[in-house]
Amino acid sequence: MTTRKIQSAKLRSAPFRRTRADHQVELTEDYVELIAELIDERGEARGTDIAMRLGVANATVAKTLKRLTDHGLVTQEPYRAIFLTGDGWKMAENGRRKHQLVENFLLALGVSAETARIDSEGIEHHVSVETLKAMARFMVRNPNN
Amino acid sequence: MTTRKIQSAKLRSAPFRRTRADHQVELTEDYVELIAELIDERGEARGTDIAMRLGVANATVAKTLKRLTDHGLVTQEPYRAIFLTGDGWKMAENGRRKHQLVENFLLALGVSAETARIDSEGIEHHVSVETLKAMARFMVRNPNN
DNA sequence: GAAAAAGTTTAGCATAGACTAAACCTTATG
DNA sequence: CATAAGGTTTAGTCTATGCTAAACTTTTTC
Repeated sequence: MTTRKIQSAKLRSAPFRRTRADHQVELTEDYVELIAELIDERGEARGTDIAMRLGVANATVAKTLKRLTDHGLVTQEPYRAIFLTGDGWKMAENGRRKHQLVENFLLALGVSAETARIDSEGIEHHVSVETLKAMARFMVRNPNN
Repeated sequence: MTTRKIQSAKLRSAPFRRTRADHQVELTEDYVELIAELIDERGEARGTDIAMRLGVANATVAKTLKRLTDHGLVTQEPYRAIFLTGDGWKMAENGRRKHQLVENFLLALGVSAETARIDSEGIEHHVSVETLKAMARFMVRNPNN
């Protein structure tokens, strides 16, 4: 009885724990995606560009990049541009694929481009593979919109 | 030229700033929603129940509740149950409505109940009114599934 | 009704993410 | 090529969210 109650609570707490763990990962994904984008767009990623795009102070970016470097996603030399490691590229590509899919799905749903852009940024990190597949199916069935 | 670049960066940073602002609000919404649920289910909300459901330590809940009290969403007396203020109820109802809509939408999309439950918890906080409306329209068009 | 169990609070600590200010390199300009 | 401008890093601070351990209050049980 007590055991069942505890287990039930544990099961019900799963989505929340998932949400909290996501937060740890979210910013990291945003950073590597953005770095990948900057490298593609202009050949290199600099701290200032990241700070501007994220709407955040330079110092914040520097601190976060140090963490990403510790976690093996990024490499940097002092006062030089920032690069992604193999793992960093993997995460970035994965994120970009998900992001694109969610954004296109929202457009197919009939949402404005502006809203699709903003909402997909937030939703991207909370969508399971199963839901991504369902979104892809929907787009196959509704190629117009 | 410089101005245009800065403005463009500001525009592009909007989704990220939105995501960060959401984070501040997310946990708060989760708490008030859960408190509302507990009150409905069993007449009162206690710290331990919240801690179990969220998968978090008692002390963490106590600390967060103090913040929610400071922010005028919750009232509590030492060693007594927790109540929502008018603002707290408003936020909880709003959250529950959004949550329900997103979960039902995912089900209508063809996602499993388990995944719909988990993903809706994460997505709920990142969906704009426009997207919610689009989801509602979709469900009207696809009442089956 | 006293002792044990359960629940709640407080204290102290850690990490992540944000900031400003100041120091420090690099690049651009005159 | 010296200096000014701009980009980067470091130092120090703040808030939010977590934790454990210990103190304290309430409830339950015998």
